[in-house]
Amino acid sequence: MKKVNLEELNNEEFIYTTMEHKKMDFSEWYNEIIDISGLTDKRYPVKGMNVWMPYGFSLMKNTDDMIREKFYGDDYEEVMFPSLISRSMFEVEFEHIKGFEKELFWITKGGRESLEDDLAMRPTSESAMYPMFKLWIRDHGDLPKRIFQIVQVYRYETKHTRPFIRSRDIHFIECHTAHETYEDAEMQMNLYRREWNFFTENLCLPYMEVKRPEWDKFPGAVYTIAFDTLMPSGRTLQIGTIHEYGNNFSKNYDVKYAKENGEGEFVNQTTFGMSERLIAAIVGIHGDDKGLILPPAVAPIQVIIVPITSAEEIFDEYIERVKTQLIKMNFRVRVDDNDNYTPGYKFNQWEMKGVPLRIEIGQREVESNTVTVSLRTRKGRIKVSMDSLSDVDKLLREVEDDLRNNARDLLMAGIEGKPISGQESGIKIMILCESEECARKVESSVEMDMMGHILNYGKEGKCEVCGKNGQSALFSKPY
RNA sequence: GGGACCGUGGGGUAGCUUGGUAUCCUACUAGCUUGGGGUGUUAGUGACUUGAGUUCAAAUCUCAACGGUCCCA
Repeated sequence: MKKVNLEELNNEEFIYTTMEHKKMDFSEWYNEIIDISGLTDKRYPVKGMNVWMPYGFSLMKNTDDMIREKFYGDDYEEVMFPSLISRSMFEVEFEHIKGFEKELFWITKGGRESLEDDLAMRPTSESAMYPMFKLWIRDHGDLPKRIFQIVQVYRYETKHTRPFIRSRDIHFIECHTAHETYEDAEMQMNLYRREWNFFTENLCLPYMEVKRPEWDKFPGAVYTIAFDTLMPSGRTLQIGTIHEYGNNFSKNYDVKYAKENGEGEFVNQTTFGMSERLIAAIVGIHGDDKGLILPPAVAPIQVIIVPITSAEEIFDEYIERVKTQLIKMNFRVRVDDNDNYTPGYKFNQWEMKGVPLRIEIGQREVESNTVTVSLRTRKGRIKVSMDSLSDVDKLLREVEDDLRNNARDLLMAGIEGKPISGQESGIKIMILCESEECARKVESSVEMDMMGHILNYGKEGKCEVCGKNGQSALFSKPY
């Protein structure tokens, strides 16, 4: 920890009282809130690996389930591959392998014996899956092949690890597809984009679709589209990627199908990857100085009921009625009936944990046949009559709207070059052509990385460096 | 890849310069009290990251490992 001496205390930089903590020091706020809200325990003694605590696990699981349900609806099949990959599977001479070789964890021993064929922990699953694709795919009747899995992947990060943002044991959601033609694969890419939009609507996260430049695409891909969002620190966070592989991988892993005329042809492939970084974005973008604010779609607890009781006054029956009704409406509800704490303490506690809606029930409510509701994103309270408890649904949608609007304001401020968190905007957008030379020139002058051309907020125009035709490009400091 | 700083009960810290007695807050346990925005009170449990070195004596000095935080490429 940084030691603060008296001289520094006089410096206004160190006076937190008048400034919001989150804006003042995002990193510190982020680390602290993850800890005290019970998402993870980062005291686990292996670098870059944290324990998912029940509350955090529930949040991730709800997110997984939301994604899983969508994928099932869109006719993907869920699978689970082994987490180890043999050295021989990696001995394919291919840029994809080179792209990952520096971040592999290797298992070299079994018990006390050295292994003859070392095993790698998967950093992603192309090299695990595609040798199997070769066995599974025989003719055009086997296509399209569309699978996904939700697993942990492992990357030997040497740099600074941070919970959810850069860890070595990553909760990963990956789709892999194989198609007859490149056009079919392109249609799959468009489907991914619609699915991504659905996921982020539920999580209330805005994003930019950014086509990564040639030199920064996924190793082995024809092209990569990343979904970048903006954190309040001014840095961008890549929270999803889709890749068009064409037949780059199938050529290397020899995945062929027989066409109707019997001729052998390499399949065209795509992938879609997301990870626990979704949680990082939820925490970082939606949270405030009181703590987390969780999107209702995935919040472990959507409605917390706080009884206002005393020794003489107990309203168990009334509370039970409210709870039962809400559960019947499929809400995730919990009653905080711990009597070691005062209501005020509980209000703060559940706000810190980001529960979107709170219901208070005490003498007044029982007498007037109502409940008192407050929204995590608003000040004040409202009365809702017992007959209209179904309004809870509308109120949760209000919270979603608030989250979307606030998050969108943050991103738009960045896009328009307005200050973020009181500091200069962390991103820069300008019109640029496709050339690496022009991008590098801008990179060194603005001291940011060229993330790629923006597809969803993009404008056409003349390259601001060389004057050729170009379109909006994103420069930022990425996590 | 390069650099800086840090490691003390579960969490946050004082003590380190000048080697000897480990401070406070919070959390936790038990009780009473209180209960519509972090109740009050009494008692209690609990710590010097690890290893090596210097020394009569190390939280304090030296070295290393591990872990954490930040900055720059």
